[in-house]
Amino acid sequence: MQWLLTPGGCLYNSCPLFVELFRNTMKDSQKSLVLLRQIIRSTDMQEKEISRLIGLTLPQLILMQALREIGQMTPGELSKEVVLTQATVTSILDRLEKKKLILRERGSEDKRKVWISLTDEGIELMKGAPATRQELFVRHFEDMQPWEQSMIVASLERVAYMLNAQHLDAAPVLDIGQLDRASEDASE
Amino acid sequence: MQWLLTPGGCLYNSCPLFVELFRNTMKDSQKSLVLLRQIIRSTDMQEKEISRLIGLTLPQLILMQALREIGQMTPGELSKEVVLTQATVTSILDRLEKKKLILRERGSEDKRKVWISLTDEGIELMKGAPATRQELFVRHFEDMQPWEQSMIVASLERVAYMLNAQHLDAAPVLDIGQLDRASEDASE
DNA sequence: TGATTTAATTAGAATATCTAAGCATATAAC
DNA sequence: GTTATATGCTTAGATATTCTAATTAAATCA
Repeated sequence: MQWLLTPGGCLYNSCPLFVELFRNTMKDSQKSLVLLRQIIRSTDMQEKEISRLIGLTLPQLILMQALREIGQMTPGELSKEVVLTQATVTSILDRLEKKKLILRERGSEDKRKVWISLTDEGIELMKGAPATRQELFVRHFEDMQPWEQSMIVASLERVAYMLNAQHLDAAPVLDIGQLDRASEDASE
Repeated sequence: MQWLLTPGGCLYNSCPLFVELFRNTMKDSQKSLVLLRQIIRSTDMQEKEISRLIGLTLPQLILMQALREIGQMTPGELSKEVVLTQATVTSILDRLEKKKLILRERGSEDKRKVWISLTDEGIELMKGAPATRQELFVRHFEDMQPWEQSMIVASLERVAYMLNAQHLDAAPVLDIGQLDRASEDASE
């Protein structure tokens, strides 16, 4: 499979010729992939802007977000959540600890474990820009008709499921040789 | 705004209690945000796996993908496309050039510009896993009913629009041209 | 008890990422 | 035509990210 065109969000929105192409010649599956890229790119840009605003790097912000949203966690759980190795998480936590944004506490029950939580300072910091972003999204969202809201949730559920399903399907094919063969067919 | 809960994809799918919570007590806007996070996380994991398989780092893979999908570009265009500074792109390109995956050519018309393109070796490498992933998605997608496919495209368009709109001030700007200009400024 | 497993950290190295400064070319002003 | 300004890319220097492998400490198991 090949992309017909994969412009950034701006190009897609501003170029009438591309809009035409998009509407008429692309399959819905391809449209979905293009749109997903736009969505991810847009989110990425926003997160970078937020991290700049509150003076954290992007990985640091992501860890802070996870801690705020899920609550107290061990570095191991955190590393699974953000899809980084434990060693990487440890080094990012070191910097967040130095900034007094997180707290490390040895587990009392299982002394191998370390519980990470946000300090008051950390909670305060995270009250900043990110919430505003989400609020804006929510406001836009809630301006829509209920049927459209339901439609979007159903669609996102579908997409999320399909993306997860790819992990399942691909799992038995992690042998590189097989992957290569498959991609021979895949090209064009 | 606060998240009620933001579990990883697996937790959401496997924990009946959470499914219950999700269905009944969350607003659709919150559901959408949770689902978007799942989608982004899933995509991120997949990209990391792909980069590992073909022996590139994630930033390197992302540059290669952009070049494959859009074609010849200057470092400046590339940096806008992947939302990194030009200096960062230069340093990643250095490494890709050392691996003989990309080519640098001084512009003949405007000699300040440098045109980046994939070498044959680079094209060959990129025929690997990523296409397979997309194909899997497409296959799942095309198993659905046409009405459901259309619904998903419409929903993703909506979401993409709302995420872009966040770059604007609260002003309700429905003219797409203006939307674009504003989002250019927003990235600074 | 001794061996194995699990959780976190440390060590060491490559890469990524940014800002600021530098260099070469293009464009504009006069 | 020459000077000033702008543009496109690279370099320099600093910090942060990220990995694998080795280490330490605690729990588990046989």
